[in-house]
Amino acid sequence: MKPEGLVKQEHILEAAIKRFSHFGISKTTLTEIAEDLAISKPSLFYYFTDKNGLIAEVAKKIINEFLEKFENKLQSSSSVEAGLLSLVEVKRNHFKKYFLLAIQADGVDQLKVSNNLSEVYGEARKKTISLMSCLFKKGIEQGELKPMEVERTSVLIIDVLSSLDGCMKDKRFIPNINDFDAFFNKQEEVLKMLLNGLKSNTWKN
Amino acid sequence: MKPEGLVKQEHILEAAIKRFSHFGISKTTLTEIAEDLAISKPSLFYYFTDKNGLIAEVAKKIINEFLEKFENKLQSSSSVEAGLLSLVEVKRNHFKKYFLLAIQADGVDQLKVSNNLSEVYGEARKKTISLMSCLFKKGIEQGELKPMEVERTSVLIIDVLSSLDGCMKDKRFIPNINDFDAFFNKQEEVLKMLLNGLKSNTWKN
DNA sequence: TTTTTGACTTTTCAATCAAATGAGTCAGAA
DNA sequence: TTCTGACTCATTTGATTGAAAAGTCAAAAA
Repeated sequence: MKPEGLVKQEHILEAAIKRFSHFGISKTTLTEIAEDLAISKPSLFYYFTDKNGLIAEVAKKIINEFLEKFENKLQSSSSVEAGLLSLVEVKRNHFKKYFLLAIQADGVDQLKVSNNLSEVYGEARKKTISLMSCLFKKGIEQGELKPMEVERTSVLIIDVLSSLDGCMKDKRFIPNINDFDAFFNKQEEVLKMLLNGLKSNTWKN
Repeated sequence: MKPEGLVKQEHILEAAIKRFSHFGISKTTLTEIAEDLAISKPSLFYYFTDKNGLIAEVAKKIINEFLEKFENKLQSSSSVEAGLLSLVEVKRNHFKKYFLLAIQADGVDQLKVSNNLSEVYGEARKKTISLMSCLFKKGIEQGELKPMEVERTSVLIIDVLSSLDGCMKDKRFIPNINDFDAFFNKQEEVLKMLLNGLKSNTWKN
């Protein structure tokens, strides 16, 4: 595939993301995506092996966007607390932006989409853990936090946060953008509370 | 209904619980429950208004059992940490014992079962919050914890724990008793970490 | 040679309906 | 008061099918 091909592929991804995040994955057809781009449906198959392949690429794209934003915010964070809260902020915006697409909020069978996809999620998780671990390590070095197992702690916190994400999917009704805030506010609260126990300002060995 | 009637009702509840927790609510028929007890199906309707009524009573029964056990454990707890961990322990046993019945793990439509049922859950939640608040209050009085908003903190912690419960329901496969432990171990870890921030041993105003 | 498409086949899904199963009623027996 | 046989009604299940979507391919267009 030539360079122009990659541009086209990118256009397709964007069109797909628009539809997916607006109407959900299962409710958008390849024909619709093709029509949006004023091309024929078979063309899509030239750039992607099948619908699941397209979905997988979409997932990769928005996950990378998420990680990038988080990493950026993190760099401009002056404290561990600010860094942690930026994770919630980025998640909040991400969920609002991608709405239904908020991957798997829709009834998509993870495994069918691609064995690959679980890997993508796995990588994203690892990356997030690694970023948080770094944040903690720096916090410890600078005396903001007590010494502790940064990796283990990061995993735990990330698991708690994503289990709180899970609550959103319970909601029967169609997710309302405004309702998201309640969930993420709660996540902020939890983070602050957890952080409390990690801080060293009151800590004597 | 005479006193013997209540005994019989209790028998029915027990039979129902056996079936429900083994096969799930939607997979057990009233006929089966009646057969287990060697009575006729219409007899069930003498003691309960309908299947949903039966389900609601079952729910009440096991929720009360849960609260009782928690309250007992709590009384013999010597520290806030022991008290909190006893909550997880009781939950762990409860889930193992009632397996599929682990309320709503089965595909039961909450509202249909009875508007009443949501109230029952609401009451249980309130009660749990109240018990935990008490525990915290005592902990503060005895200098084990820093002063804080006990109610607010309890709500937050209970929400975190139950969102972690929620993860179990994601699991596609039939819940394996042994797998439960991983989930509850994680809950213990989280509790310990949260508790860290609440403790006063290192706290100066 | 790369990219695109019209015309095609195959798969998947939702609507329909009949049969079966389970929920729930009731008159009357114990 | 407690219980049941014989019933009705409602819901679920499975088979059928028609339509829509996914996916293929040979050949045209760039």
